[in-house]
Amino acid sequence: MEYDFREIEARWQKEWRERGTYKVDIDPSRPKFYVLDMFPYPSGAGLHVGHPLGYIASDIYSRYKRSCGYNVLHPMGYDAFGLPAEQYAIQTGQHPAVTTEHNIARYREQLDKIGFSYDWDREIRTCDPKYYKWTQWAFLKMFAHYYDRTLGKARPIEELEKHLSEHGTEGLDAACTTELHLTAAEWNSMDEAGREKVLQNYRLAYRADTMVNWCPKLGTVLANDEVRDGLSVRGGYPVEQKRMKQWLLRITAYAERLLKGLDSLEWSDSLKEIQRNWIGRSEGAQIFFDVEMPDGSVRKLEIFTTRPDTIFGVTFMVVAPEHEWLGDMTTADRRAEVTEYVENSKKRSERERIAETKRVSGAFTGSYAVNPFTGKRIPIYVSDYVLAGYGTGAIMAVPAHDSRDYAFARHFGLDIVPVVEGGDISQASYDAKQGRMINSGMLDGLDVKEAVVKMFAEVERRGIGKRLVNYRLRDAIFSRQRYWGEPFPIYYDGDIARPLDESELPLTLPPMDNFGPTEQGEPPLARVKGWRYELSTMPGFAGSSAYYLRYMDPHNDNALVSPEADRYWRNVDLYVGGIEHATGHLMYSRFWNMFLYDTGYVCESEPFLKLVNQGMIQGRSNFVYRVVGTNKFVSLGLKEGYETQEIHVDVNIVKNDILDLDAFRKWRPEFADAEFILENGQYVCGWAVEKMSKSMYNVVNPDLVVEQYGADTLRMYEMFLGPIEQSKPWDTNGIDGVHKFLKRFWRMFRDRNGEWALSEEKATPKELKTLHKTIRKVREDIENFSFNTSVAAFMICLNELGECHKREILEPLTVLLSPFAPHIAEELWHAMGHETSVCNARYPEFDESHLVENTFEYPVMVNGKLRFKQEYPLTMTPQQLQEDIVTRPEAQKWLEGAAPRKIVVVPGKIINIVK
RNA sequence: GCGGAUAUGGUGUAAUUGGUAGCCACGUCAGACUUAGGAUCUGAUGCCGAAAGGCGUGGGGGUUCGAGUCCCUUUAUCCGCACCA
Repeated sequence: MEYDFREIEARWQKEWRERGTYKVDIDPSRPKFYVLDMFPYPSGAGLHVGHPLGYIASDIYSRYKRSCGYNVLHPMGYDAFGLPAEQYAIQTGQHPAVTTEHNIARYREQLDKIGFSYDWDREIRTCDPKYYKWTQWAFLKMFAHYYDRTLGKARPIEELEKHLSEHGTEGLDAACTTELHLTAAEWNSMDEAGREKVLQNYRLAYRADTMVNWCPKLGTVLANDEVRDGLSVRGGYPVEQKRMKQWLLRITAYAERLLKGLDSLEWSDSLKEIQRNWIGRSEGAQIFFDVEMPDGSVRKLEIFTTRPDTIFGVTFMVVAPEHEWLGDMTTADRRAEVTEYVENSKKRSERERIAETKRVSGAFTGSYAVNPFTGKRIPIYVSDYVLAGYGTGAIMAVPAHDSRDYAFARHFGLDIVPVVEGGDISQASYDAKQGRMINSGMLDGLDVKEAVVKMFAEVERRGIGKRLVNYRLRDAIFSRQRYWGEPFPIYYDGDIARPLDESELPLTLPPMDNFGPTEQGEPPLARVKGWRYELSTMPGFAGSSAYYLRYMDPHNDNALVSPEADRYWRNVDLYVGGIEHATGHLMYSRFWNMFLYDTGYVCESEPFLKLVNQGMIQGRSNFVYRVVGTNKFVSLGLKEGYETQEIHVDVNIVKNDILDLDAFRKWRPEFADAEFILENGQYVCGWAVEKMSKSMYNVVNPDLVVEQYGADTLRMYEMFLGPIEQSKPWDTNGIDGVHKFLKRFWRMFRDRNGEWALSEEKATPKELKTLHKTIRKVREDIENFSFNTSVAAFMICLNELGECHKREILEPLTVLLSPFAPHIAEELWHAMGHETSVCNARYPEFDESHLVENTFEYPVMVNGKLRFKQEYPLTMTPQQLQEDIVTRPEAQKWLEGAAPRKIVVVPGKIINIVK
């Protein structure tokens, strides 16, 4: 009987579903293991060939862990809210709920064909009210908490109110938008609106008027991670800066913990580095400079610097165009120029601003500050090279030691005073943090490191500032002016935002059929009659921030996750997904989880212990070459003789770069009467690695591969392709090799006539050695996530076994293979007489005793070059080996009579004779 | 500019972590069995060379008895951040 993968796979997929083979429950008698995939956004294009790569890897690992005795939680669901469905709805009028439902059905069908071991009873969808009830719930909890920096954790907002009523802001160290100074009396005399305004300054989910990334084309604001190079990540539309009232999450409160927590995680160094950079911690000082205001008063202008040592070199100051005091600091004679400058910089898009970073621009405000150390009056400028969002939006400029300040000073003819030896300030600034201090009074003669320390102390002693840590991380903008997302459980009482009560959740998304913004530019929810709640909805990352917790207890209506389920499943042991979520989802999820940890709803502070980033799958395009002006196509190797035009050809009608000529003629009408110039009777196509997209005709649908080769072949081939973390083009050129392997494995259970032919004969030591070598290698490789080499190990195993039909070998081998090729393994497992699923079989252990060697064939090198081999017992000591090897005639030959200078022996590895 | 990664045959890749570079496949070539094969099996296949042998892991240098692996330097490609004070 032939290996009929279509029949086998369909039958077992049905059986698994009917028997509930992959259903899991809490089982305190077994250790848990949680394997999670990043759930997909169900797009209209269907599952592409890159998705399964990570899913297959995690499925192999899940099945392996399960076979090792773990109770494995391995769920799947859909990240179903989001922009594309809504954009599609605006274009076609189809309701996002309908298209999403349809796309999910398609995804499920595709996933099922690959034979994953998901427990589908735990499926979740972020757009399901039963699910997003808990997204809204978490938002309300964040709204009702603030962050106590002294305790380093979130606390109920009532405790803040109590503190304010008793002590004002005295002794309060809480994460906030701006530092407030209030007395208890002031707080107590405030009305509700006033108090709420104060509380919004502290709440972890808060509403504020801030500069946001506004994308006019999408009609919504975007978070920083959703913008790249001044364009929206989704769609690639221009993004501008705009001041708007928005909901935000105070993720910055957790900056330090998000940074520190990375150390305990088993993530790749590059991913940790991306998160570290995104958080962007820098140590420095906050220093106040006295400013002589045009109205005669003196104000203290706060700046942040990482180079307090260079303060003697400060010759001017710069504030951002958005700086609060800019208007007050501008003198009458300068007002026109400053106003024009601010207007111009506002008009420039983010993109232009990035493109013009080298161009120096700015304007003098007319005001002066005083350098607290030199006592000199220094001018204050405005320039957009200073960012409103970082630090205080104002800097002390040290042109001699900062290249941007240097360019600015050169442009405006300002003083440049060197304070660190080592550079030539007539040419460029000297930015390096090393050298001896000069022109710096009490710091003279110190080196930079010592000067920094001394200056911190001096600044604090004089009471003009203090040490401060600054972060690049910004609070996450949490509202989107869109329809297809979670509604905020918030209504307004005048300007006061009021939360719904928990018992009123979920606040369901009202049905509607027009998803564009209103004529007044309000979000689509403004069209809904009687909608008295917040008009914007939550962003995509809201629903994905705690989904891994919901899988633990997906049907619970009383809690996000019950304490029992939380304490059993704890957190994700292995998370597999793309690196593109480094600064988005993976950041928000950690924050969200830390908050739930602080508030006691979950028992682990980090959600994802080990994380593996599968590489992206690129497209591998194929080309044909049309002779210009004809309908003749010339094969790749012969095209040099012709003037040709390169045309993309559908990769699905090309195999191993050989074009299927008939399929090509049928592909498009204009090629129906195409002629070919062949080489060796074949048409060879050119190829290139490009982005996988419809327009390049290089999209490969996993369904087609399954149809042609079977799911087991697809699974093994995707693993065989190369290391899982590596990005690579999708290329089916080698898939035959893997398919052949499975056919060979199948035939080992059959005789020449295709009849069942398993033998009970004892295995030879050689066969046992091959088996146990393979077991050891495969186990090791799975643990290391090195699946490409484990597939190779299986192939080597069959090569070594040759013709072998022994149960003693094939039975453990079947179990060993089952995580990779579950269908064929299940079929053979049952054929061997087992009743229960192969995934419940104990994973084979290797037995060292079969692997022991008595002798070793030493490669003998002379001066590092292999000259001959010599077999010795492994029990021989290096001393004995050294003495014996020189007596060998081969050694004598290479030594040419001379005595060796030295002999290096590495037992079990090598003998090297130095002449 | 800063940070991270990668570079090995015609192709995808492997290398016990400093010990015979190229495992396992694809492709190619030769052969066997076949009415036939896009089936199956066997063998060869880094480069130069008739052979002996030599040369080979992006380039250059170093450490070592011995380097794909460690150090220095340089080039190319990819990714992240970027006027972050």
